[in-house]
Amino acid sequence: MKDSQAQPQPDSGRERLLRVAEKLFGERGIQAASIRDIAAAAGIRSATVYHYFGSKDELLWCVWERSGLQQRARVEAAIEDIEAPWERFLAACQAHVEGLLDWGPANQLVFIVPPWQYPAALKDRIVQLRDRYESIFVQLVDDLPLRENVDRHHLRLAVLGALSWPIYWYSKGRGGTPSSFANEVVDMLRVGVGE
Amino acid sequence: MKDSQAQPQPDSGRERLLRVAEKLFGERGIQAASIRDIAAAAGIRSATVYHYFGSKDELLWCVWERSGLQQRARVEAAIEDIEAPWERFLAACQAHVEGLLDWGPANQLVFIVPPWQYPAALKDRIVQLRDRYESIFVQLVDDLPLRENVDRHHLRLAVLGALSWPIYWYSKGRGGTPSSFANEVVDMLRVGVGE
DNA sequence: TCTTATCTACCGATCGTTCGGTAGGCATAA
DNA sequence: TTATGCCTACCGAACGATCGGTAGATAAGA
Repeated sequence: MKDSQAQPQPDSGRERLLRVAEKLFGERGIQAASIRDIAAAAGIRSATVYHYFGSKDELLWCVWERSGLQQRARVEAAIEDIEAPWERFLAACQAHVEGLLDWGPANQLVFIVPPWQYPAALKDRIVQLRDRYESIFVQLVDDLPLRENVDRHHLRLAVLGALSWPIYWYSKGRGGTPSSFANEVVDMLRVGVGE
Repeated sequence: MKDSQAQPQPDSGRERLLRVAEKLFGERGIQAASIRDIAAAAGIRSATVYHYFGSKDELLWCVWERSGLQQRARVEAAIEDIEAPWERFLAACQAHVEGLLDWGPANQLVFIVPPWQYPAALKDRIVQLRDRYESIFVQLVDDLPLRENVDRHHLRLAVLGALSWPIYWYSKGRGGTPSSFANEVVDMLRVGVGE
C-alpha cells in the first residue's frame, strides 16, 4: 500500500513525521491538527507517533524549534557578507519575508499563534526562541543611520509587522515577489512616501 | 442564585452570551473555547446555548459580525469630520489600533485567524466583512498626496500590517499608547526615517 | 537475544449537539 | 376567577465522534 521496494528516500520515521506535522500544524492550526491526522499523513498509526515523541506538545515544540532555528540561520546567512547598514537591514527583511512565505509552513506558527495562546508547557521556550530571532533585527535597526527622534524600537516593530502581514494576504504570482515587497517597504520607510 | 433584586443590567440571555463568547473566542481561540466553557462563563448550561444559536459556527459568526461592524463604525466615525487627507488617514489608523487593543477582544479574531483556517461555512461572509472594512483604507490611501512611484496598494498593506501587529506585542503602560504608536508609524512612513 | 519500529486494541475525557422535559409569564376563553 | 394553552428560558442526561495517550503483541534486524 503505502510503499514497497527499497526506498531511496531517507524519509522515514521521525524526520518524515516532523515534516508532515509542520505542514499540518501550519495549515490547520495546532489544535485542529490531531495526532491521528498527522500520523495518517505520514503513513503510520497514531500510536507510533508516541514512539518518537512523548506528547503532542513535544512534537509541536520540535517542529517549532526546528523551523525557528532555520529561519534564524537563513536570515543570518543573508546578511553575513554585507557591510552597509541599510543593505544589511534590507537583506534581513527580504530573508524574513521569504522565510515566512516560501520556506516551511511552520515559520508562520510564531506569527499566527498569539502569545497568550501558547501551550503553557512551551511558553517560555517559544518566547526565548522568538526573542533570539528578533534580536537580530534589534541589532540591525540599531546600526541604521537615522534622523533624530526616531524610535528605533517602534521602527523595528513596525517593519516586522508590515513584513509579517503578508502571510495573511500574499498569494503567489500577484503583486510581485516577497523579496520585492520587502524592498518596497524598506524603501518607503527610509525616504518616506509623502510629497 | 446569580442575582436577586431588580437588576439594572440588561445583561441576560443572548446578549450576555455574545459578550462572553467574544471574550473566550479571543482569549483561547475558536476551537479551544468550548460551548460548555462559554455557557459556564455566562452562568448557564451548554444546552441553553442552543436555545439562542443553532450551532457553534452561528454563535461565532454573530460574534464576528458584531465586532466587525463595530470596528468599521468606529473607524468611520473617527474620520467623518476631518478633511485633510493625511489627517483623515491618521485618524483612521489610530482608530484601527485602538479598536484592536482597547475594544472588544473579538476585533482581534480577524487578525489572529489566518484566512485558510476560517470555518468553511463562514468563509465567504468573513472575507466579505473584512473586505468591507479594508475598503475604507483603500479609499483613504487613494486620497493621499504621494511621491510618484509609490505603490498605494502595498502602502496600505504595509500600514495595516504594522498597525495590526501590536496585538502580538503591545502591553498597556509600556512604550506609549496605541494611538501614539499609530501616529508614529504614519509619521515615519510619511517623511521617512533615513538621514 | 535485545532493540527498534510498528501494529491492534483500547482508555478516559471532552467535544458539539440533541432530546425530553420543566418552571413561570402571559393571553385568551369559559 | 379559573382553566387552558402557548411562549421563552432553561436544565439534566445522554448521543456518537474524536481527542491525546497507553498497553501489549509482533516482526525484523543486529
